[in-house]
Amino acid sequence: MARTVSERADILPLLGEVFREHGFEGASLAHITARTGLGKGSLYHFFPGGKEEMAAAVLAEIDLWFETNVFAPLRAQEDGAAAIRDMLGRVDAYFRSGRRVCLVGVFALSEVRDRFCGQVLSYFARWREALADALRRTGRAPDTAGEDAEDAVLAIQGALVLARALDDPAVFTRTLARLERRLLGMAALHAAQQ
Amino acid sequence: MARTVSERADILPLLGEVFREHGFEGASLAHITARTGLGKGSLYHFFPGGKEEMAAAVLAEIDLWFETNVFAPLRAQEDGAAAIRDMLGRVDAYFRSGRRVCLVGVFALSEVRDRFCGQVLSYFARWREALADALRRTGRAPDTAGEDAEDAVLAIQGALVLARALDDPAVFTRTLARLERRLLGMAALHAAQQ
DNA sequence: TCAATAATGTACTGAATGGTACAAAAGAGG
DNA sequence: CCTCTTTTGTACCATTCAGTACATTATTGA
Repeated sequence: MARTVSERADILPLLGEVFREHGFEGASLAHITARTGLGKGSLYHFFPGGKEEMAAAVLAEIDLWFETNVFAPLRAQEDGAAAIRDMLGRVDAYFRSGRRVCLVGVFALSEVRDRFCGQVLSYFARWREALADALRRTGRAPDTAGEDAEDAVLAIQGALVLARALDDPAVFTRTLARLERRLLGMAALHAAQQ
Repeated sequence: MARTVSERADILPLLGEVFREHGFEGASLAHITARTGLGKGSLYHFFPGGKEEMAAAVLAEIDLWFETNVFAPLRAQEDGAAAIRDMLGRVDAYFRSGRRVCLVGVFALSEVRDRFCGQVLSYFARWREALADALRRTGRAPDTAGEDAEDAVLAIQGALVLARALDDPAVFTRTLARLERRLLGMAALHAAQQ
């Protein structure tokens, strides 16, 4: 009585959705088995540490995705402005234009933050620093780049909160557009549009 | 066997803290009785509807506080710039300079949002509109006031997320200062400082 | 002083929780 | 076809969950 098809990596995205929707405490084993279609046997086979290990694995996967697709390009791409524009595009895609919530942000707000302290802190700190790097490459003054980066990262998180609260994903889209103007300036924006 | 001292209103702030820290799902009756010092008897005497009624009452209290101390002054105060400065001050005090989290924001992110849909939506919508009103009174173009207000409200929420994620309340303080500059302009800021 | 009422703690309920044990089943390799 | 390992479902565990019942205690007001 087994399908033997599932890979641990295959179910991580599903687990992510459950944690996103219900939070850590609200994500019961019942929810998880329902969403993944896997029984407890399989679940505890892949994640002997239970819910905690599942959440940690999901966080690690998210971390890897952002490191690869967002942070690293932000640091490496020569053209800072292009790097930032790419970031905004990938962020828009990842968060489904405001219809999807940030799991790291959700965890940060509740008391489970302390359980995944390092991962939560590092995610946002690296995002901020990578963006500040790119910002400096656009010629921005080094002492303002840090605060501007922080402002952008926090605006993305806030936009996700507000978009969901108002049930209006356009809040998120508007915010990304505003961020592009604010980070790259009107001139750069116009240059990019033509 | 009763102290008969407690008023329903007295325990709302305590309930609020429990929901803030653990979220709706994570706020177990055990946590609640521990924090409030009240047994289940008293709790269900005050809130026959259980956890759901407790959360609704807390939301109503928060709503009233913000309506009285933030939204109404924002709408009524003649001097728009002064109104906005007052708002930032009260928000800083309410969120303990970034050490406290926004319960409405926490609820908005999880799936309990749908249960308190109206209260969550109205809270943010009224905040945005009241701030846009005040912004227009400072002479800002009516068509940009709405988006600027939205940007400010969402920055506050994002700053709370980031402050807690990075365990650095200064993120919140910095954001409020930036907001004051952004909303009132450098000139108005300098005028206010002398 | 003495009911009537409001407030409270305790003991309890059935259901759901996270987690374990284990045997059945499937796949891989020969 | 046969064995060995990996997966998987099911039955089960102790614990905790939200919520109820109720007796006991304060308070109130006459």
